[in-house]
Amino acid sequence: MVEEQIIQLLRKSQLSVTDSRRKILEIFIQAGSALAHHDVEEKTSERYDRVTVYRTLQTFMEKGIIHTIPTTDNSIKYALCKEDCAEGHHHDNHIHFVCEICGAITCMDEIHVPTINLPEGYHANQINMVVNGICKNCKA
Amino acid sequence: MVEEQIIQLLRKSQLSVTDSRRKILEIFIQAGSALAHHDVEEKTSERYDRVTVYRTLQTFMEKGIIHTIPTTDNSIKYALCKEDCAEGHHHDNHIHFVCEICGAITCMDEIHVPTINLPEGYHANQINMVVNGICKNCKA
DNA sequence: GCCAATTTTGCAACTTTGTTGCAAATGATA
DNA sequence: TATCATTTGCAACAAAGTTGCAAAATTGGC
Repeated sequence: MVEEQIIQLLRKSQLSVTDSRRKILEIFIQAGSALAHHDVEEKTSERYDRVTVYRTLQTFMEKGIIHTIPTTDNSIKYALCKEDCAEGHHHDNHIHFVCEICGAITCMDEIHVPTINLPEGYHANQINMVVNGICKNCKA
Repeated sequence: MVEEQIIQLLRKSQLSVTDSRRKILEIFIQAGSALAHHDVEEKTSERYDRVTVYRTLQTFMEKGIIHTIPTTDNSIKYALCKEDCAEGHHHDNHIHFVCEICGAITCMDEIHVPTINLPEGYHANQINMVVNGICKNCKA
């Protein structure tokens, strides 16, 4: 059951289980794709304060439950991390796909980011790859 | 002479040559790396209004003079486009390098983005690749 | 160089987005 | 269930970005 998984995840991250945290995690799981702060706020505004949403997303970031995705329009999008995302250190070296039609952002875990040869003297720590295009559902 | 180049570029983009546009282009040329709106504002605040900077950057975007770079901290960075950037359609398929120490963002034109195989049904239009690490100048 | 038409700028006012401090409410633990 | 620590909501604020409109600057023809 989903509700149980959510509680497990919060416990594992050493976070107390509160209504807002449960609800926000649920929203991410149901959404399936990445969400902006605004999206989360919209879906919870009747219940939780704006500030609570900000703080909850921040906490989830710190605990490695969600990560941000750099998009070309530079709006901050958050997505659930995978199993092996540890606190502080993310394994989100996968490709993010942004659909130009429906706007959905998908994490393509199956495709890993190719290695590249940087010029002399440069050292890479993290590589982000964002692909814009048309997704499976929107293809006519 | 740089001043001449700037005027040429504005003319080519069918923009009237105004003080603020000249000055802002000059700032980008001198900077060499990508700049946030804030950076531009700082360097011009004595002369030009905040709103003018916003509108100028917007105009430059539309005309393909500058493009945005998706960064991991999701702050909007603007950088000069290369020769072959046409109005509306950017050829900025190069790698952007963000130095974690000095913060400078460099466009690595010499390295082109590798092609990747997307899952069935997905179609890529634009690929953005942002590499975070340590740059030549900051390497101890 | 000057004049009229158009474009651009600055100002003011506003909306949206994000932050901080503090008291009240909630959750964890014994 | 009582206590302590954490989390929440509120208020107030700071920063980022937008819009309408009148004044100023730019362009192109004369």
